[in-house]
Amino acid sequence: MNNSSDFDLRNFSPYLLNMAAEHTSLAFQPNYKNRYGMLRTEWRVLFHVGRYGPITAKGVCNRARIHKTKVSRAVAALEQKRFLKRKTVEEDRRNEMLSLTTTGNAAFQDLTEAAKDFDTKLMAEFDPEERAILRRCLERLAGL
Amino acid sequence: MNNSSDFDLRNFSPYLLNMAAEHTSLAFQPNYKNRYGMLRTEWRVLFHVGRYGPITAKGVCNRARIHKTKVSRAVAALEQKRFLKRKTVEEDRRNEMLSLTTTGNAAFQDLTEAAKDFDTKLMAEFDPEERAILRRCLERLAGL
DNA sequence: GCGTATTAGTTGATTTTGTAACTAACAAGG
DNA sequence: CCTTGTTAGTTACAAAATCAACTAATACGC
Repeated sequence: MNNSSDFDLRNFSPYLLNMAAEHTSLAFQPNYKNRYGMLRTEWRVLFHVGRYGPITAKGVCNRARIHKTKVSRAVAALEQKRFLKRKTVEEDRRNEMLSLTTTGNAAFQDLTEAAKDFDTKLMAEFDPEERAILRRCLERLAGL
Repeated sequence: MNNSSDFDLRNFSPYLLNMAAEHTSLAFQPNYKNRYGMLRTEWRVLFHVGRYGPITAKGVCNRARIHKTKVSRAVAALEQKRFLKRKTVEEDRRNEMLSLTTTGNAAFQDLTEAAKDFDTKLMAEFDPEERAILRRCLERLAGL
């Protein structure tokens, strides 16, 4: 047993993952923040509604693993900015179907394109096997 | 050009990284939270002071890449909980050298041990080449 | 020396998140 | 129907993060 002087935080995955997540997220942030005035959660919700909608807020919660209060607020913000609209389901009035407006869809297409490009550039540093392994590991670590 | 219907957030590294970071960080959280009443930032500062101290708050900022206001508040909290002490540098009274108290050092040793174990278990799912690639990729993505 | 710029660190105001309690709508058993 | 339980979503309040302004100490140019 040693006195932990050989252990560095770079050996600690949660820390490394946080650094990598923070660094890459920050680099992408200008796309939704500067151009559409969105917060990270809003961009994520917009994406899910665009990609899988019409969908309920609960559906977004499950798919995106975001807490319902965060989704609720993001939906309200996106609605106010006219990116998204709701429609109560008449068969079960507790549910609200979320879908994008024309504006919202344009933003979604644009940001999705930006995200693709961003990821392609990020991953260009690694070769295909590395990319495959990285992704497999991350999905496993994320509990997916 | 397609209409982005093939793009999933699992193809988007910042998102995957965030999920993995959040999932693993949350799993480790009980160690410092339940047993020592620390916040994540506090644990990270404690670690840096224990591992690289005596060190200034600025030094912690640079090493850990945490903003100085967060470090300042974490240091104040750790000091109040008697995990850490400060000593003004007489040659330049703007600097304060941070070091751990006996209690702080015990917590540091304990948590470092827990972190090692935690990481070992996490990484046990992957084979050595995968681990090496994962780490290399993460360091690169983190901008280290 | 003296005014100006820098640097370390703190504090306060605003924003964002997290926790828990809440409302509204429905389901199911009696 | 009517109580009890459950689910979708919101809101209120507390905890935390962020940003900007601030203090105190030092350096630097003249």
